[in-house]
Parts: sequence; structure tokens; C-alpha cells
Amino acid sequence: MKATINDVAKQAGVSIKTVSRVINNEASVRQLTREKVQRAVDELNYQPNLSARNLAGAKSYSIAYIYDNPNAYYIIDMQKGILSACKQQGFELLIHPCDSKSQGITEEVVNMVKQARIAGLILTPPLSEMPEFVKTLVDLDVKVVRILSGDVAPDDLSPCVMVNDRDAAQTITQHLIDLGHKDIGFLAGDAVHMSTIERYKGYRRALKASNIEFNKALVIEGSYSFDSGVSGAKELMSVQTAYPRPTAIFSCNDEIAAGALFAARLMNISIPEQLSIVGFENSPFSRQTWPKLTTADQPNNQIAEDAAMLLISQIRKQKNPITISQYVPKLIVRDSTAQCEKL
Amino acid sequence: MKATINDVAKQAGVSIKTVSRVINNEASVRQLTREKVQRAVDELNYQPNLSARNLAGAKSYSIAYIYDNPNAYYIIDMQKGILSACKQQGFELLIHPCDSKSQGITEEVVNMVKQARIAGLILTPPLSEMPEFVKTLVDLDVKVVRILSGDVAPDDLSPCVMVNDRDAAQTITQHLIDLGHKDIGFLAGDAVHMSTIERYKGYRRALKASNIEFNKALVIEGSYSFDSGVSGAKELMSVQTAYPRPTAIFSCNDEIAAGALFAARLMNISIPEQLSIVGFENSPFSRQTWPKLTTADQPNNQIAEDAAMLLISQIRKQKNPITISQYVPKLIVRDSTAQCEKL
DNA sequence: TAAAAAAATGACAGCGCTGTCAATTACTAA
DNA sequence: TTAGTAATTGACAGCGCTGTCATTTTTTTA
Repeated sequence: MKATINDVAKQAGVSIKTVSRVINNEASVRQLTREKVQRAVDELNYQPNLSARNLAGAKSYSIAYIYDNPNAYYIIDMQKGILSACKQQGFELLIHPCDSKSQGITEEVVNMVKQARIAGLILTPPLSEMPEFVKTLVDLDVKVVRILSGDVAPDDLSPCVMVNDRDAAQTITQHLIDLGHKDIGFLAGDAVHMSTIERYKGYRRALKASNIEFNKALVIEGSYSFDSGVSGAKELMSVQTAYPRPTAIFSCNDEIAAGALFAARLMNISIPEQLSIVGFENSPFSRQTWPKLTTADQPNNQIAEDAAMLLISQIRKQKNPITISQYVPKLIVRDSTAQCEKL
Repeated sequence: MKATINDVAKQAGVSIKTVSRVINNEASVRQLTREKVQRAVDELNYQPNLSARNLAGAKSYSIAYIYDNPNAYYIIDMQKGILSACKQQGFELLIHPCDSKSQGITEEVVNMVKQARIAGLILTPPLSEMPEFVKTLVDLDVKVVRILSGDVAPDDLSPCVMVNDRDAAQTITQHLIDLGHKDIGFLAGDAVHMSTIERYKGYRRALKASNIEFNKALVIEGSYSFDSGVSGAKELMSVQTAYPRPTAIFSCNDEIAAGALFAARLMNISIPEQLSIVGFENSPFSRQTWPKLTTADQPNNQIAEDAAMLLISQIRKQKNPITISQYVPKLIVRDSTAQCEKL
């Protein structure tokens, strides 16, 4: 049978309250006692019962991950990272898929938080990019950690884990520039996503840093989809007379890049000899294309774990004011980019 | 503040035990009383506290979904279906990603079940296809529902939700035959997966039903990946003299089909005019290819919900002996298949 | 050295529910 | 009608833990 706090207390020769103090890491327990209890905990392989904790205490040991599925791989990775933090910290995770565009979304989540006594929430785009929504939740006395694209938090409502897409995009673009490319197309994702905006900024900044004149005709609006990549690349590669055809394409994510790759094949443009293509995200997608994509890797797993840890420390009131951590996706050079041949 | 069982009891003018009886749908409550209580429950928007239930009762209201990620889209869909059943039934879901090939996987799961007092488990491939693993769990007095490929359960260890890939594969193959194809290639997925085996059986059966001679050269072993589709299709389409080139290809899943599509492009084979290609799964993948894939759709969401409901009813001991439900994926005709032109 | 203050520990109630068992009520058959 | 039986209901303990507050022990100060 599973050990309870009583067993531990008996084994350590103290009261259950003292055991409780030790496992909650409270002050005012003598070092000696603490060790004694800890030993009993280890010997009995004791793990506090979450239900009992949630029931007895004022605190809650549940956090929730609310997502609107943009990309299953992303979600699964995030979830795994969060789960790992939860396990470490003895928290419980509630999963809540939802539709960010539905009318009642705010009410739905508010309800859930109240019903399930949730102590904290982790939000990823697009939910993390909805200020009203976040505001409502924060006002509700539930801790929130957002994962966002950018380098500074948009407000001080809650801690954020920032993914600096801008710097990463600049690095990737620079990679293309270093290979001698000057006419670099840009295939945008959905314009409503911060990530698209940030990646665009990084692209612009890299051009500027190398004194390459920005050419508006090389920027194609689109969405985060394969189709968008196909049509965008077609458009780019058929740019007429007035403008030079790009020798490289920056795609806002791997899916778009895969589409661009596909379009290039159709148009008999060989990759990377005649055209370099980069993606973004390092999704499984990027290893399934041929040639394999040069892309930027974001350690989603780790980002999520970080966010969850941040959330939990907030919940524990471990002073952490509005901490912000930042990740910069890393360039991964594979086979879809090469030296510019046009000269 | 959230309503408790006490509030409901007061409002209905009965004891809390009676309320408990009503919400647990126990017998021996007078109809009149039942209605009175139900009304109070509705008025107060009462929802039983899961922690308290788990703590007080012998029963557990937690089930777990253990998965080893073969495909993020699949997992997310499954999870969503399970979640929906849980919400309906007032159960809690624990998510547990794992590595099915790791040494300690059984121990890991056994531990989890014991520690978290889990009442039931949902298993998808590859975990559901590991007999030893399932046996150990069932012996542990935890209910298990497996989702498997096939038409009959492999044993009576636990209820199964069967996905009849065989019949579906036969239907798809028949679709190709109906279009006039006779030389139909087969790109297999990982041979260790039941789904590959079942789909292969369906393919064979369709050929047989139409008296088309089976040609071993047209079957290419592989794995569930894009790359495998590329190389497999290349191999198929370069079949020499002795054998006719296939005019259609059955791919074991959409990813393989996408690879095949890609290879066809490379070889300047136009789809569907010169070659019909079908996939399997109706993953987002299949709508992102060009042309869009003819494929088979499995309602993963619903399959999962069904499995979860089955599991919960098992847990509730609602007699359900070893029930089995079966799904047959449905043919979805899109743009990658056409009338055979070779004649 | 004793009193006061601080630190450490424990006793106990109670979180919201279910299980047990006893009490009450309704229904049967004689 | 009345005991006898079955159906319905309720009182109460207790699940494993935390919060409160009282008690004990240790340390500090006078």
C-alpha cells in the first residue's frame, strides 16, 4: 500500500504536522528533524497525495495548459515540457484544448479555473497574444505565464517567456547574406501572429545591417501553410524584368518552406544550386523534405518547462516578481541553402 | 464561492448522503427525492469536487492516457476525444508521454498507476500492441482499453476499440481498381505495426476479389515516413522491363504518399494523369500536398471518445463485459487518383 | 540564574466527499 | 389491522492532508 503522511510521521518519530512542514519546505524546522523526516520520506518512498493536498489546503496544486491547436507538434512538445516540470514539482496538469476564436472562450476558461481550483495557467499563441483575455484571467487571481514572440514583454500583467524570433530571423537572413545572397524573398505567415511580425523585423534588420536595399516586391503575404508556400514561391520566382529573381527565400516556417521547395521543383529550379530556401521551427517537417531544410530550432520542450517552472514559483510566491526569460532560436544549417551562384 | 454537497443538501432539504446517492446515480432513492436533489444541483450549478471524491471513496476518478508519440496529430486528436469523454463523465485525465522501447517502461507505468491511484488506462499503438505490457497492467487491477488495428481483438485481456484498416484498405484498393488500375504498387509502413500488416491484407484481398494477379515486385517495404515514400516510389516507378510500371500506388499513410508524390514530381510523372496515389489517415498532411490526396479518414477524435467511454463504463462496473467497437476508415476521394489511362 | 522571547513541535479540526451501518419510512402479506 | 419485510434515508467516521493555535523546547536577555 502507498505510504501516507502518518506512516512517515511514525517512522520518523514526529507528528504529521512536522512531516507536512518538511515536505512543504517551511521554515522553523530544526535541521536535525528535517533530516530525520527526509530519511523516512525516502525510505518509504512517500509522495504526498495530491487530492488530499488540494482538499485540505488553501493552495492548489493544479495548473492548466490551455491551447488552441496551431500545430500539433508544437503542442505536444510544449505539453511534454510542462508535464516534466509538473512531475518535478508535484503539480498536476489539466489540459484544455479550445477555440480561441469562439465567443465564449473567456467565460469558458474563467469557469474552468473556478471549478477546478486552478492555481496557474500556461498560454501559448494565439491565446497568449490576446490582451483582453489575459487581463481577465490575471484579474481573477490566477497566475498566468505567457509564451510569446518578441524580446520584451508587451506589458507587466504576467511573467512571459519570450522567444526572440527577431534575432533568430536576423541570424538566418544573415546566413543567406553570408552565402552571397542579396535578393532574398520573404514568405510571410499569418500577419496576425506576432511571430510573423517579429520574423519580418529580423529579416529587415539583417538587410539593413548589410546595406542591402529592401525590395518590397520580394515580400509576399501569406499564411502558415504548405499551400501558401507553394503559391508564394511561384509568385516570387516569376517576378518579372523590373526586379531580379530572388536567389534565396526566407520562409516564416517549415511548412511554408516545404511548399516553396515543392514549387521550386515544379518550376524546375534546383535547390540549393539555383535557389536557397530556409524555414523556421525545426519541425519534423523540415527533416522530411528533400533536400532537408536549413531552419531555426526552438527548444519548445525546454521553453515549456521553463514557463511551467516560472509559473509554479509564482504560485509558491517565491518572490519572483515579473521574471522574463528569453530564448533565441538557433540556426541549423542543412541542405537547402548554398553559396549564391549568380554573380 | 463554489457550491459543495452541503449546500445542495440544505437547498434540497435532504442529507448529504442522499445527494451523494443521486449524483452517483445509485439505486434506492425515491424518484421524488431524486428530482428534488437534481433541481438543487442544477440551481446551484453544483459539480462534485474530484479531489474529495478521490480522497474519500474507494473508487478513483482518474484515468490516464499513455502514449508514445508516433504522430503528433494523431495524439492530439486522441487526447481531445478522451478529454471530451472525461469532461462528460466527471473524470480526470492524466497524460503520460513515454518511450515504449525503454527498458523500464512497464515499471514506470505500474508505478504511476499505483502512485496516482489510476482507475483506467487508454493505450494506442505501439503500446497497445505490446501483449506483455498489457498483461502486466491488467493483472494490476487497473482497467485497460486498447485501440488497435484489426477486426477482432487479439485476446480477451481487455476491451478494445478496433480500427478495421483491412476493410478500409480493401475499399481504397477497390477504388483504384474501379478506376481501371491493375498494376498497383504498395508502399508499406513499418512492418512491426499491425496497421501495416492489416492494410497489406486489405490490399491483397481487393486484388484477389477482382482476380488481379498479385505481383510481389510491386510491394516495397519501408516505414511511415516521407523519405520512405520518396525512395519507395522511385523504386516502384523504375521497375524494369519484366514488370509493368504501376499505374497506381497504395501508400500505407499520408506521409508516405506525400513522399511518393514528391518522387513522382522529380521523375516528371504527372499526378493523377500518369499515376494515381492514395494515402491513409486523412492527416492534415493530405490536404497540404498538391494535388490533394485521396485517402482514408479515421475519426480519431471519436474513436478516442468511444474508447474513453468504454473505459469509464468498465470502471463503473456497468456490466459491459468485453465490449468491442469497430471503426472502418472511410474513403475520401480527392485529387490524386484518376482513371487509368494505360490501355 | 530566572524570566522573557523566540523557535520548534504537536493536537486537533476540517476540507468535501463516500462507506458503513443504523434508523426511519413505505409496502406486503396474513 | 399488524407484524414483517423491503425500500429509503440519515448520522457519523474517516480518506490524507493543511491551517490554526496551543504547548513545549531552546535561546536570549536581564
